[in-house]
Amino acid sequence: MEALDLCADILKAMAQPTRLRIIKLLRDGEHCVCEIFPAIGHEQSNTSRHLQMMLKSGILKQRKDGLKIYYSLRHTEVLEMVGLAEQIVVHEAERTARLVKQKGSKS
Amino acid sequence: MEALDLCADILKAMAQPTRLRIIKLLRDGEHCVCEIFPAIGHEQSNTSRHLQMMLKSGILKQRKDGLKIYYSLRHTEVLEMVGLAEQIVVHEAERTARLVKQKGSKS
DNA sequence: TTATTGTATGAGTAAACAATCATGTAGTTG
DNA sequence: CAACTACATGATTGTTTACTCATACAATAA
Repeated sequence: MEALDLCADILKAMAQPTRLRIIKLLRDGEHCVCEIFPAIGHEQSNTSRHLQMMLKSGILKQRKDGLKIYYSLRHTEVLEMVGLAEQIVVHEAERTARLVKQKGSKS
Repeated sequence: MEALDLCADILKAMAQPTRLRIIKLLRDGEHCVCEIFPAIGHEQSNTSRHLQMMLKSGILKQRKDGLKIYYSLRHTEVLEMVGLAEQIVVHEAERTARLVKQKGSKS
């Protein structure tokens, strides 16, 4: 697999609202599935699939402890990337606001 | 639309090998579609769709000049994010290499 | 005007995705 | 052992994606 495809996989593993929510939850350290799925408001099975997906892409790691499986972020770069994406969103919001002001509102 | 969904849109706009190729092409400044699609080895229509997609997500901007339309990156953060994704890929490659060494190869 | 060039887009298709429900599995407790 | 808990996964479904081919549109040139 090419480096470009691997890069795309990393990005794809982050490019989904539910998964972004999970990533943000994991900012403060590891959490088990039974903590995560109520926190994000999705079914256990759905949450588990998202976690598996991010695990296989390499951005998460897991640690088993008895019945529970704790997931955590493997690379701090993931959080940096989310931060940059949020910056872009802010810039875009500012730009859109400027455009509306220039063109005038339609209400 | 929530900030989280907007973030996911930004990431999704980058999370595809062809689009990553385009983004890397645009590192050195603006290019028109007729330059981009031969460079990335895709059809003009397909290339145009990817460009439209990235334009609508806000990570690209366009400038018309006669018949040609020049696309360029709107936010430097996009390149920073690609750089971070590449770092993760390198870390993952190193980790996988270590695992193979530990477990021994199967050849 | 017509022809040409550069780009966008409708229609169609195969594949991937996200979600759900039901079920399976592994570890724990009684 | 059986019952329970935490998690993963098969089967299914509706939606989205990436791509192609053909065509439309817009600006320029003849």
